[in-house]
Amino acid sequence: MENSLGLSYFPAPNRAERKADRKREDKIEVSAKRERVAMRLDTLKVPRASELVADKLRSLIVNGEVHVGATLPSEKELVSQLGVSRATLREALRILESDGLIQTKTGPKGGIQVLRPGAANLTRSLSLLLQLEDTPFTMLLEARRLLEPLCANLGAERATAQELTELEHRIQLMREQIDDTGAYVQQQLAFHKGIFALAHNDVLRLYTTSVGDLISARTTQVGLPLAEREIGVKAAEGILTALRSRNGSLAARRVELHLRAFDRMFTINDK
Amino acid sequence: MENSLGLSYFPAPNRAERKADRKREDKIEVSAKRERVAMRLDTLKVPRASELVADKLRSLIVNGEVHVGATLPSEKELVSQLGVSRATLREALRILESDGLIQTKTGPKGGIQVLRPGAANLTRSLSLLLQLEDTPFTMLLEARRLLEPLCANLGAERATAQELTELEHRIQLMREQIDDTGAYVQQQLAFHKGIFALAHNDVLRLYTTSVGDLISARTTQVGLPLAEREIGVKAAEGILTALRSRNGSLAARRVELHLRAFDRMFTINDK
DNA sequence: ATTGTTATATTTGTCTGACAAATATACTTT
DNA sequence: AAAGTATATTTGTCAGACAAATATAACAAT
Repeated sequence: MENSLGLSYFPAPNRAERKADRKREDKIEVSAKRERVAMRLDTLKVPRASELVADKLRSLIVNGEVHVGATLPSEKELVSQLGVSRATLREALRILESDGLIQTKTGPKGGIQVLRPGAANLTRSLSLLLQLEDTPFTMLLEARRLLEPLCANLGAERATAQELTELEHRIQLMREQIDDTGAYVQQQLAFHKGIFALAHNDVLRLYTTSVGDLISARTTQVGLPLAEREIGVKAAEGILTALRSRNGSLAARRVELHLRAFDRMFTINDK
Repeated sequence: MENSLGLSYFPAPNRAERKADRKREDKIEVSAKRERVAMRLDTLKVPRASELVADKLRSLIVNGEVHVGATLPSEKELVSQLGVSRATLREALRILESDGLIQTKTGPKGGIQVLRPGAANLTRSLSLLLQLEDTPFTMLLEARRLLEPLCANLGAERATAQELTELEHRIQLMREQIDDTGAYVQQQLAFHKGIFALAHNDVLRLYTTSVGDLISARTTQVGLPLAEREIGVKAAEGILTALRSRNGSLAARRVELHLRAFDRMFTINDK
């Protein structure tokens, strides 16, 4: 497994070498200045070694050359193969960790594990942006009211029999755990995610999942009265019925009605 | 500006101190094992110093204690204020950079600048996820066909007069630069982004912007025939007219028709 | 036979000090 | 006035060291 990553011949350029092109270009500009040539060249940024390393490792992962679940060579080996210092490598690892691509553990059998990033990263990015812009929570609710009916509408055509039985199973679980608020909320979220997936569109699924997660995080704080939970189960049943009869517009309408009722809980307390 | 960041009293705990709780808990579990108590305690992760530093600085930014455009203290100062090594601090900085929150420059008047992250980060996350799952490009197109009409529909009600005149201005620019493919594509994207904003919903705007950017990146590669560009201008005019008459469903329909025609260019060549 | 103890090796986490590279500013030279 | 020079400041990179976490094995104890 020594050179299996194909990293051995990585040129390990120092900053001077990497910026050689820039310097040459500067010289040219200087000598040409006597003629005042008007030239428009956009500022080029010199990449850091840590970025290059991160890019290299990232491309290994996304191109499938190292599969999810595998453990990368130890930092020691990577350092010797890449020809960079450990500090630089570790900065690159923090970037990949931010991407949700890796995870590190100490000790033997530890090391750098390759992960399959899920919607969590997308959720984090979205959450950060919304926090920074002081986006009111009602916008998240509105977004869900707009997106989830879309999923249901398309899902009525596209849902497989298996997906429908899974939805039914989740409703059953909601019923069983209706007395445990925490467990119920979790099951309800799972049911919603089931709907998100029906459209068979990854982009839509990822988006709605992010929105759903953020709303759910707030929901567990607020709490959910028993009456609301009972209504929730009934609503879920109605939605499933509409999906089973392949009636997309009906399913969409029921989803929207359900969400609209659900959202009232927040809008009462919220500003 | 010495202690203005409120970082001075950061405890700078070493790993042993940070993990004290964990060790204590372990002991408890061990002594309880004689009774084989079934207990479910989720694995607690020990945060790294770099993560704590990143969290601290991030919260300073999102809470508005340091405003966008400001320059953080130099690494040297931060190191002394936070009580961590430079290596640790720099790992934290790479995380914040991944979040799109900061940017660094060398030299005097350089340093760590606070940025306002835009949709770019969201786009990066989405792009990474889609690449990893080998999501076909057609799903991106479909997602846009679903989301953009939504924006137009809501936008017909919510658009301000100023937004509508801006849209008109962008159509004018499209007309003027119809011979320059690159410039035209850029203007068209700007027009679309104008529509995304009409719904006055940040979540929807960020989502559609990400999808639009990813599609646009591909479009510039493929190229756009002149005939298509002329049709594009006409379509944009029709959409604006519908928006002006506050006819949401008409605007949505026109957007969808436009996109459907546009998407055919890809689906012919694509598998 | 299970449990506890100790030793050991491996891997990541952190710190320190040093030098190189980029760059704004002041100063000098032409 | 323009170009070159010196200098100071800040980030970028490297090397080496030690600490902490942890899997494994060997051994002792009950």
